[in-house]
Amino acid sequence: MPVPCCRVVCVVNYERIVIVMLDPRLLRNNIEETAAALATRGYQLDVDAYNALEEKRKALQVETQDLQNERNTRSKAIGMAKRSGEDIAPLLAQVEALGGKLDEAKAALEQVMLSLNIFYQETPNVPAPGVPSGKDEDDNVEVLKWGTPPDLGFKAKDHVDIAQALNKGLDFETAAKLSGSRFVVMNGSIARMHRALAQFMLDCHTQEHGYHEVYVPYLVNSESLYGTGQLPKFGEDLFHTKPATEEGQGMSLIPTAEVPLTNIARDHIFSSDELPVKMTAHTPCFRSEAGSYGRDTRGLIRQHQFDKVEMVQLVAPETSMDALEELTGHAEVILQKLGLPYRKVVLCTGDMGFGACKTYDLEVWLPAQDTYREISSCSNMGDFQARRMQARYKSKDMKKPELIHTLNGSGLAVGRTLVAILENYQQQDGSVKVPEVLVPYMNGVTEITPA
RNA sequence: GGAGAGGUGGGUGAGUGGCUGAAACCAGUUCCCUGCUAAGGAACCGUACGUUAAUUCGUACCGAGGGUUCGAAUCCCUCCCUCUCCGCCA
Repeated sequence: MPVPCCRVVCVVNYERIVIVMLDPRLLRNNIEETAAALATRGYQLDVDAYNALEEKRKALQVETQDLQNERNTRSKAIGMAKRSGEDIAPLLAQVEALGGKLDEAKAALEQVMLSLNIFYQETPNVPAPGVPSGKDEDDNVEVLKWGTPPDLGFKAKDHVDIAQALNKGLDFETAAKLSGSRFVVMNGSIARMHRALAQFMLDCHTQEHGYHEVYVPYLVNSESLYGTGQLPKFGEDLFHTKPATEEGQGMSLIPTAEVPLTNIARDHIFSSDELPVKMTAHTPCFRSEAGSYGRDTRGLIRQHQFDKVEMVQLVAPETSMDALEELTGHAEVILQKLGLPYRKVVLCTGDMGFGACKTYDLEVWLPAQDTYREISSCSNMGDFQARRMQARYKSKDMKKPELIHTLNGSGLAVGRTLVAILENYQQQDGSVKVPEVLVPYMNGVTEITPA
């Protein structure tokens, strides 16, 4: 695995050499408990190996710092002697061997730090208490169901067929010509509804839920991807641009607006009265879908490029679990306003994302698939991302800055919302009703019909 | 793309080899004084890691990396970024 140029810099900066993900103190002081917690999500932490490395690290760091201290002291003495006109030759002779010893110690320390780094790089976040233990999505726990799947009274068509009949509203063939599989060209009223959905969601979050609207870059640098946890482990899920230079790291297309939005907090210390920060943005998302060959090949469900309205919150640690409930609720409101039946599940330990400590998925009812499909995922990342980003806050009565907590959630995935509307609002004659809240965004159109 | 300038603490901005983790000013915090306000005075005021009874001590950090040196914010090399002017362009 390539070492990230942005973080691993040189031996002298011990603290920057480690890409910290978990609180190092969790591993140093509570490693048994941490290992047990991680085991519930299927991650085996090699406790003995870690402890051995950590011990080495400590010894070497102390040794290195002692040597540096000696060098500094002696160099200072030389300066003073020189100033007062004394002969400094004997003093120089004394420090002769010091440099070599220091270099050795530094090199050894660097090696240990790099090994230690692997532990941090590959260790996922610790699940929050109360998150159900489980292996995969089958062990997720349903929290609630909202709405009732519509009784269409005829055999449901899927969104591909519906849109095809609506003046080629979704044109996958042309998209394949332009780009390849997993892309779409939208036409006419369908394209319009797609745009309307994003506008509606943004308006709702900004006007009713108190989010600050943000426009962000769609290409980001590798630091940002490390910050939110896509790198170093999940680089193959992303589209990368070519490096500008052989050594340089090219920019990457964002897989979600979570990356630019959350990284706004990177290397920043908020004052406590600035929190919580609530941001929303509508962006395209680009995903390589490596490893999902053959899955959801039909239709709009799994695309290399899709639009999403994202919500991100930056909050004080003690409020993050409440914030997760709130944020998930904001996503639910969109589904409710659109009249789309959904269910809410809490992900089990084994199904959660790498950086999350608790996640709710919202799954919308899709008549053609006769099942619920994910349309939003809302996660509390705890301090996991904040630690990597060095995103902190400080109040007047706090001695030191502390890490903030970060949360993100889709509110919602626009393409999948379009799918859900097409399928849930389809009528026997092939037309599709426009959900009431969307009508103003569709220039008053209440129904999409074949021309 | 061409030509220049520059990157120092929350901000402005000194600092060209040693006693500079860094002047000064502004902002901020605490206190004093003046019956409010305004003005004035004093102190404090970076982050990380290690260490400690301790805000005790140590180390590192002046865009990033490397080099020279006993010693680098300061000298050398490479890279990144920002700004200005010209050209081009949505």
